[in-house]
Amino acid sequence: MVNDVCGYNCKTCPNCKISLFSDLEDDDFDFLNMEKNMVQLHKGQVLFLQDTKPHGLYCVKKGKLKVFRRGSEGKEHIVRLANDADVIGYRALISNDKYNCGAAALEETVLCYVPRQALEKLMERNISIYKKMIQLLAGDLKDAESKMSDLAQKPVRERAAETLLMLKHKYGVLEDGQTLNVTLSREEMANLVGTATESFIRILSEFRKEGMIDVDHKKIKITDEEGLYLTAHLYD
Amino acid sequence: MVNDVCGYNCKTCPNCKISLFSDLEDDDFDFLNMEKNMVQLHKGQVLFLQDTKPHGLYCVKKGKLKVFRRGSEGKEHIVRLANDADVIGYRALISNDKYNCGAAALEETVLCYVPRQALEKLMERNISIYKKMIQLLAGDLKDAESKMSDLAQKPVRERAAETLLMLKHKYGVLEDGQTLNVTLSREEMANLVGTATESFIRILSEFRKEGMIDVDHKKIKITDEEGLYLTAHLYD
DNA sequence: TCGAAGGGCTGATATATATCAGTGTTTGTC
DNA sequence: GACAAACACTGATATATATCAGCCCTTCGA
Repeated sequence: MVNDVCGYNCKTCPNCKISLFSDLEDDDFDFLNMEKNMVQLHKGQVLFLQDTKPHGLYCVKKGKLKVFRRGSEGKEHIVRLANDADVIGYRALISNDKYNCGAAALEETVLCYVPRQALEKLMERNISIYKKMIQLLAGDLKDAESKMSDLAQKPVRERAAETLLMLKHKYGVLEDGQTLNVTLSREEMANLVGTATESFIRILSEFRKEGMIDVDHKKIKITDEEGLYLTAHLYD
Repeated sequence: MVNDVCGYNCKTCPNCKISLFSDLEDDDFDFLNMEKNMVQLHKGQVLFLQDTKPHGLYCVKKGKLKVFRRGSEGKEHIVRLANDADVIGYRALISNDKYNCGAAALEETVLCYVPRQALEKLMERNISIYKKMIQLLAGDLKDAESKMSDLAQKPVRERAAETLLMLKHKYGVLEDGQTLNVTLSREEMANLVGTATESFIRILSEFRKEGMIDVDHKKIKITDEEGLYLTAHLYD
């Protein structure tokens, strides 16, 4: 845990404006600011582990994380990705449940940790937090149900195309307008698609040969977005 | 739509006590009672279709439903099942979104339809509805994420065993203590597991040969629950 | 600078699962 | 009760995907 010496202030934090705490009064922002803790994670570091108990929630200040579940054979499936301004670890907290997933940083990441008591106090006074939380949960649920039926029905090739498009949508692209603004290993991408690493690599090189992407080590350029959409069957 | 001639009253309805409207004042129950409509569905009838707009939510008074998504080839995947006292169709309503899934009755079913305006009015006055809704969403999200990673990682046989156990847990058993209290076609069960109908049938007869279940047409008896647990790898 | 370790990649092969085809059986309807 | 339609089931086969093995390349630390 890093103390609040970095100078980050909730009241001026742009992420707060669009996330759970968008409609707070100044007093409440001050309170939040007092109660929160900054957390810094290096690439690969774990934020929390599946099946442990939550004591607060995290707002992503800056960085990228993966939220994943581990199967009985230890293979991980990436359930969701997080970006600046996303809130994570709140599902288990409000259900008074253990974490159903673990979370780890994909790059250098800074988060705000909001302890349970502070959150509860804020919620007592701000019904807007309930409303926001409902919206977050509903969005996550929709995504999860869609992904679930894709896994049940679509072949790996379609899911792979969809995943590349999702990465572009979620994290955007570099200045060239094409290179995905996120670095994942092939294994992680496969875990996101829900397939074996080798299978994903093969499909990636199919896409390359078909001219839909360019690959330079971990940098992936989407050169034919339309083609990926068609491949993913996202129009029907 | 059936009018409220059936004599059902929200104030005395046991389902309301455990669902969204558990903590309402008498006045609000009267209001809900006035505003709600009863809906009756026969087996197979559709309650709402994927990609249409919601105008209210439904509480299951008595009956069973499936909530499903259709892939581009028209094959359906059953995302969730509903039972007495469950609330359905609320995710799209509160997100102001189209239905991400359709819903249809698995047997004779009676529901209460609560129009959007009525719900909004009740929510203005009862923060408890927000709290309940968060709990419902969080529960659905947890289930969806678990099912998602199962689909990505577990073989059909394990998922099939898990599905049988889920059915027992969700709908219970008949007086004999073994026969599942729900009637699904083999195709529907396969759509729940996320596999082809023939594959599911084969695995069902494996389970039968291995003495874990008895099958008499659509009646399925779980005779070795422990065995199914082991098969589903739910212990690790 | 070297060596080791990990990651990326490809080909060969195995395997799980889907698909196809055909038969018997149940269900529902007139 | 007879008929059609839907469903349940089984075997044969096709196919998608996973697994295994090996190699090359990069990276990183001693």
